[in-house]
Amino acid sequence: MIGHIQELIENALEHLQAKGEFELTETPAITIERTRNKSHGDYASNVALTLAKPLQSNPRAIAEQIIAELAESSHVKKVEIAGPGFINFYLTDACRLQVIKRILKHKGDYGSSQLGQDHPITVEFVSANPTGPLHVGHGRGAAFGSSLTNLLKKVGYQVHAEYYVNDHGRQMDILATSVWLRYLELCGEPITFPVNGYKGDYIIDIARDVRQQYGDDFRHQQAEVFAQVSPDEPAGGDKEQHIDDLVINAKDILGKGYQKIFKKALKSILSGIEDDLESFNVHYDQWFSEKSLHKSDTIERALNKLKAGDHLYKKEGALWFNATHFGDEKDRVVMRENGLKTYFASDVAYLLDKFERGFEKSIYVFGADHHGYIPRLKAAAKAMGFDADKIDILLVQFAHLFKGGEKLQMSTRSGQFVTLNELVSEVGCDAARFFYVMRSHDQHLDFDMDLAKSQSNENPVYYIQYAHARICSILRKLEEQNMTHNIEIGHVSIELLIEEQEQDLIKALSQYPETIEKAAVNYQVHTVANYLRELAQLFHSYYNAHQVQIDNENLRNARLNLCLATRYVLADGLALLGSSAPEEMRAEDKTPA
RNA sequence: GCGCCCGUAGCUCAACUGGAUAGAGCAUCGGCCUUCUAAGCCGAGGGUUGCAGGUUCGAGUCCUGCCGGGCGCGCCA
Repeated sequence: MIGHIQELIENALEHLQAKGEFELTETPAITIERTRNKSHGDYASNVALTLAKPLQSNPRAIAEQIIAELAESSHVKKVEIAGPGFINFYLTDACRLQVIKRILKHKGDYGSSQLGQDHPITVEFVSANPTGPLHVGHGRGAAFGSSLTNLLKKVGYQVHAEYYVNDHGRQMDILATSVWLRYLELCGEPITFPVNGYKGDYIIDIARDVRQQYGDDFRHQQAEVFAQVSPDEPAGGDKEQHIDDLVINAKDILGKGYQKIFKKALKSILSGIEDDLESFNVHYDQWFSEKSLHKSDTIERALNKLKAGDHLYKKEGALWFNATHFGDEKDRVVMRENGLKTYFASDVAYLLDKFERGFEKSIYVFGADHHGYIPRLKAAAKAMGFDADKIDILLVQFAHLFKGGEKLQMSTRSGQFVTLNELVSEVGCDAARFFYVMRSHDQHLDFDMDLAKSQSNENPVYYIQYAHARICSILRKLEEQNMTHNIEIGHVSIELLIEEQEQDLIKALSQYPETIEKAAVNYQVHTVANYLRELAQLFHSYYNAHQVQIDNENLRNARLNLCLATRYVLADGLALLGSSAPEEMRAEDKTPA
């Protein structure tokens, strides 16, 4: 429709130019917008305002000239000048009403578009280190990334969702060593657990599994384990050095056994993460292993690419990337003095890999604490000769959990945190997914667990789901009233929908596709949540004002069509956000499981 | 100190990327269940958009400077 109005205006401008009434050196960009206010019609254009300057004329006068030249359109009922010079378009009723037919025809596909033209893009999100279970801090990235993926698919992109698994490097060694030390404790060795080890109970669980499978195979004397190890922090030493020494000993003493523990720990934690995300309704196309970058030659090739452009140099034994040359605030080490490649080197290789796979766009979803990564990743892209605009890095701000009015404090290392799984089992997947994305991702979020759990009108998720369930209930109970729903009768009677609430609802339904497109293109998932709440609100108002199950067959079927259309959109929107659309919400369900 | 993000009703947040009278939900107050689910609806009050300038037909939105909050600034991941 926007395109249609645009065309009308463009043609009018051409005529005016041809007549010599307008002297324009270039054709202006014509923007058509939905009006915010009903009294301003359905669509509005500010073209007269933007032309005021180049034409040296009064915007209202320009608007009048344009309107005089507008061609007749079967979709447009009325055109008006308003305010400082806006041109307001009023659509015909037939035009407004046809959206219902369209929705009933396309069902869940209504709102889909070919905007993305099947271009391949990748969205990477969560990518938490597999050193422990996901906690609520990861939840927002998961919910946002997953919903964004759904949205981009909906508008026609070929989206590849990826989780980058850091299955390589120091943190993983610390993890494996932590498991081994817990294992030794289970064997009865007197171990003083390192300050920097992973302390969560899940480590002990893994250690127990290791012991169950391998018995005492990996048992060694406490003295041997701690031989030559520098003191830990409580003993006046350096905690980093202490844990690194322990890792060295672990590898040394265990030999091949070390890999067995390592793999067991990784597998256990990773499958836990996969399960948690699965039950959070988050799905990936690929779990991308960092280790695979090392096994293949990708890291070498990435570094060679930087080297070929003369962007690497040696300093103090380390190999540096001159990121400052590409706008970063400092240069970055890619290979340490000890010969080990840094995490950043892997990042560059992963980036190279993404470019080589030909993605039109690579979207990263990072926690806000990683914002320092933006310049260095873009720098790496540029240095390797790629278009840095093809990577979009989105920052998701922190979510603060509130329970009983108190803010929950948590620290990762100590192992004291609320896991994502705990959150989901407490408030439910639907509420958790919705709450995480109902605010703009670049805003801090207060996550009120009591509210998310509450089955009341305060809870926006239930509010929307209830609207859906109410529609299902109407449709379900038709039979009890000896009534039927005939879609065709509804279609031909559609002009009977003249109530204000019906008009408002229809208008909102017609806005779904553009809402989805805007949300997808601008990466603004929360606007979908807002839209759904508005749509639900309009339906609830309608429901309270007018009866659907009525004897008048024509009007009843028209209203049923409207209800059904609303149902499809609510269900589809909720699905995009990762929440379900229950057909029933009974009071009996109120008691929490 | 430098860099990035954010400041909108008492609280939590919107505002279609510069448009018309800044909107919702909670909370507060007043109404609506012999009618399709009251997990609902209808109504009322509540604002110098942190402050001060600037850009233009027009600013919550863009630019500058302050004030306040969050995060980041390792040969860590």
